[in-house]
Amino acid sequence: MRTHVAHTADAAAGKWTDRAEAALTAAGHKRGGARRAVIELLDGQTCALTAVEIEDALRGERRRVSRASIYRILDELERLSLVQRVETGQAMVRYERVCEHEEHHHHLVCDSCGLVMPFSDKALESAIETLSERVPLKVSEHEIVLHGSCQDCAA
Amino acid sequence: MRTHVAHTADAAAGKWTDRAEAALTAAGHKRGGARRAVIELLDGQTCALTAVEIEDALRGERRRVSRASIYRILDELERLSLVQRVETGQAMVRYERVCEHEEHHHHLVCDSCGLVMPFSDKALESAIETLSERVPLKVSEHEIVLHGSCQDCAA
DNA sequence: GTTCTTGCAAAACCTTTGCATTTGA
DNA sequence: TCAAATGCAAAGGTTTTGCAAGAAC
Repeated sequence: MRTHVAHTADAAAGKWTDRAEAALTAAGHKRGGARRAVIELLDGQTCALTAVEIEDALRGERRRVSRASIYRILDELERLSLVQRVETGQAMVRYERVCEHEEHHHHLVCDSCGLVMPFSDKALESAIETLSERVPLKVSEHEIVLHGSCQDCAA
Repeated sequence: MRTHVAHTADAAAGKWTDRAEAALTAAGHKRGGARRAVIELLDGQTCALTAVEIEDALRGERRRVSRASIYRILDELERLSLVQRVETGQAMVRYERVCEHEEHHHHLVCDSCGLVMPFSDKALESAIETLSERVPLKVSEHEIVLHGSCQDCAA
C-alpha cells in the first residue's frame, strides 16, 4: 500500500497544532508527549493516514507511541472536530486534520496500489450544498471518494 | 442501529434476480439454496445491508445461511458487479444490488441512530462526471455519503 | 494528591480461510 | 463422478477496553 507520509511539516504548520492544543486544554486535558507527537505528525500531512501508518511514522522519527494510545488520541481529536475520519474502503479507517479556513477536500483512491490523494472541486461542493437542503437529514458532513486507477497503475 | 430490512420484494423484483442468476451460470457457478436466498433478499431491499443484517434477516424468514457463506456470496456477486459495497463509516461494510437501468444513488447516514437512506441528485452526478475528467485518476466509481441527523433524531 | 495519559495485554469485532461434507450438473 | 456450494471452526486484522504505572497540574 503506497502512501504519502510527509516527514517534514508544511510551511503552514503550527496553526492547526496550536488550535488543537488550545481545544484540548479547554476540554480539560493535560499535555502528553504521545499526543503531541501524533498532533505534530498529522499537522505535517497532506492527506489522511491510518492508525498503523501513524504508528510506523512515529516509531521512525519522533517517538514510539502505542497503538492503543493512537486510537484513543484520534478518538479524542475527532470528538473535538480536530480530525476527521475518512473511509476509503481499504479495511482501515484513515484520519486527517480538519482546518477551518482551509479548502475542503475529498479523496481519490487507487484500487490497485492503495494510493490515496486529495482533490477539491467547487462545483461539487455547490451541488452538495444545494442538495443538502432538500434531503430528509440535517446534514453536518459529507464524504466523497472516487475510486479508480492512478496514473502509474493505469499505464 | 435502525435499518430498513424489507421483507417483501418490490414490484420491480425479479429482474435483477434473473440477471444475477444468469451471470452466475455464465461464470460457471452451480445453483445453491444459500446463494439464492441471499440474492432474493437483496433484491427486495431499498438500501444497503451489512452481512450481519443479511444473516439475521435470512434466519428469520427464508433459511439459515452461515456468515462465511454470506461473505463468500457477496464477494462473488461483487466481482460480477451485481452488488456494490457501500462504506457508511459504521464499522461494517454494506452491500446492495447494482441495477444497470436504475438511477444511480448515494447514501444519507444518521450518525445518531444509524439509519441509512438512499438519495440521488442529477447536479451532483454531473459535477462528479465533469471533475472525473481532470483528476489524476482513471475514475471507475464514486461513493458519496452525507452524515447528519435524521428527522426523528433531530427533533 | 488528584486527574489525565500512556503502554501492555487481553478482549471484542468484523471478515477471511481451511477443511470436511453436501449438493448440483 | 467432478466441481461447486456450504457450514463450522479457526485464524487474521483492526479497533477497543481493563488495568497498572507514569506524568501533568
